[in-house]
Amino acid sequence: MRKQAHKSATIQDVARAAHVSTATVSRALSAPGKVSEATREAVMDAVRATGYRVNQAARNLRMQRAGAVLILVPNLGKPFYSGILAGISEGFAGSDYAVLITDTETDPLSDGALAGYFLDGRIDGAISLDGGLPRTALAHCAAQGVGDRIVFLCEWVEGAEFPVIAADNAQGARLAIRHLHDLGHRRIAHVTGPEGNVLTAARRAGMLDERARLGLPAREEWIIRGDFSLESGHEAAARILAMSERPTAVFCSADMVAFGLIAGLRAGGLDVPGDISVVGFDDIEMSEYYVPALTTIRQDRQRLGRCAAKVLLSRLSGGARPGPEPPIPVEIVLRASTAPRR
Amino acid sequence: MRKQAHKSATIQDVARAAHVSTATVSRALSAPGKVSEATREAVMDAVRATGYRVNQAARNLRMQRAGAVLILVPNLGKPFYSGILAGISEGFAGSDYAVLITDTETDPLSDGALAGYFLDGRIDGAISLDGGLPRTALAHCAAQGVGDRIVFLCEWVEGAEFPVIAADNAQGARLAIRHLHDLGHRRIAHVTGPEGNVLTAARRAGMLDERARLGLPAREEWIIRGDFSLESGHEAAARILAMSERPTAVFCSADMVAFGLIAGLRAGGLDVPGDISVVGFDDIEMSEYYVPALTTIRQDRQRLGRCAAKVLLSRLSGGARPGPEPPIPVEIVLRASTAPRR
DNA sequence: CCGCTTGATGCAATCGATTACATAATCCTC
DNA sequence: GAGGATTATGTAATCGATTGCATCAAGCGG
Repeated sequence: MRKQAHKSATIQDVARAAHVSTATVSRALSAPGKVSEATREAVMDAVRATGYRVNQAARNLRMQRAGAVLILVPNLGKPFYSGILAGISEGFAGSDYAVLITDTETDPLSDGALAGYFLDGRIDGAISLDGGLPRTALAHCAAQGVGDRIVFLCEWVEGAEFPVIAADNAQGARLAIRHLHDLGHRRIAHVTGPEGNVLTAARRAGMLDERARLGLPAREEWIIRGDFSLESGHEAAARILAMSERPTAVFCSADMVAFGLIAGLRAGGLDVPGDISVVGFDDIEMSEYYVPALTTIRQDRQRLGRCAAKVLLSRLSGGARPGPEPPIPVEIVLRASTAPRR
Repeated sequence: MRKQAHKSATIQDVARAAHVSTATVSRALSAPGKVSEATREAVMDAVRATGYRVNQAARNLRMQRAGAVLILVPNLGKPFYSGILAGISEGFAGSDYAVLITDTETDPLSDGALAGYFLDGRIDGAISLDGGLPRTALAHCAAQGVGDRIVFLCEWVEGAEFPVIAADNAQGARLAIRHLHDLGHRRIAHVTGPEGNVLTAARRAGMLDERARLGLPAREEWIIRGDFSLESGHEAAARILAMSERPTAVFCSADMVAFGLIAGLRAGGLDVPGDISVVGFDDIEMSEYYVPALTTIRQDRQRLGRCAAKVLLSRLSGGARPGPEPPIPVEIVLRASTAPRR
């Protein structure tokens, strides 16, 4: 008895076994209401007996769909994305869409590539976590008439007309500032994200907004340009250490920035939170185990992912096109990196 | 001129435009040698004129393939995997396989699920980064005759007969111990990975091997059980702090463990590397920016990924089945977490 | 000039599903 | 009990590509 590639059962085999036509088998499986009780059972028995599973390639061809969606992730390595992806895959579980993931940093899409995926019949829709997609790539998609099968998640491209699912970034920033203010801090610095990024803008705006509302002092040098990376946090620490009028608290645009910052401040002889309080943004897994455990703004990443999946699915099924999605609420998680001002 | 879903050109359209049959078009595209120069050009012109792109669903149906491979990742959130995935996707670039990624932690495969993907015609092959796949799932695949289309990467399932691409873990451990020995350390501890994991076994074996070879002292309590996590490193620190005869250096089974360990040792009043040297394993991005920057064993993750892709592709194309893949070499990266023994 | 090889192309079957349309059987209603 | 509605099922076309086989023309040796 040699091992060999099992040629799996087709709908024909089932039809033969159940003594019905393939049409009936198809109906029994996808529209059980349309066949009689008796045949349905006969078909189901035959399905079990043959071990039949519908061939997706055939089904997709006939139904003129690809049966897949593409997720565009700027950098798979960032731990931030894992929860999002989990949420997305949860959102698509049960649907018969396969989830393809691509890293737009390690292999950037050429201009027509995204539209090409649609055209090749490889994907039915896409979710982009990358707000830096070339406008030309999006224009190609629009030109092919698939513009309504793309949604943005977390980030987005300014001025483009795609639906966006995102956390309430500005509110997160406000919560951070308010918390620091409550602890008695007045001189608060902010390490931003990369210039041109929509999240950078939203978080900075929320920060400036709340700072003004609370009547806190503002100094130009307290807004430090970063790029969401560990490294930029580390550099920011050096800048802060060199300031004549140091802030007593720092709100970072990402947890990774906060880690780099804390490491840098410590190396420079400052204690966190003793000398300086630090707040992050995202609440990635590591934040809880960092020393000191990081006070940060949590976005419900799983929910963001699920929500994006839901929106895309409804668009793919041609369902109603509801208005813009409301932002996903954020919350502040209090841990050990913030303390009352001494 | 309303925007509308472009019904894209089919091979029929091209055939019509080039005044040839569809068979000729197909041949002109996939076996250019089989058509005359003149027709080939006519076809190419027609392709350009119509904007034709081959429909993958149709092609896959006819060719009895899925056109996709599945990557099983234990936990997408671990930064370690990003470079691997980049390498994999690089390895498949140019082939016409789509790369599906799934997280076996956030949505574990039920027993028949993996085999089911094959059976449904969803995938042609799989790369597993998860050494903890249920044996039953693999057995199902073998029973379906698709056992030879699965390769393991980094981790593997002991006793199973699938090809494995992995770094030279034992050698990495040896390098770590040798380095510490060169610095004058004699009392060297090791924080292991989770019990039952193949990487744990390989790294521990290399460590024990080299320690014996160098004639270093061995104490039972210097082998500390961990699980590759920050947390377990932190716990290991507590154990070390409580020892009557403390090691002067620690080799950790993963960088994350080293971070947790260093944080814990510091909190306990020990300086790294002043009082104790620490070596990690993996060289994740963060290691370079940690304070102190971590001395660690680097695996070429990109290369591991590319290599796995190559091996799977060759198996899918029915190519020669070469012997077992040699381990991918590792190297030690010297940074600031190790210093000569005082 | 015949017969055979070689090269280029077309015809039509095929992959495995879905579904419009046709048909047959059953049930109601007046 | 005839006609119409309803339900259950089968027939066959269809999705868009690939490819075995047939066909036809040109080339060539003897």
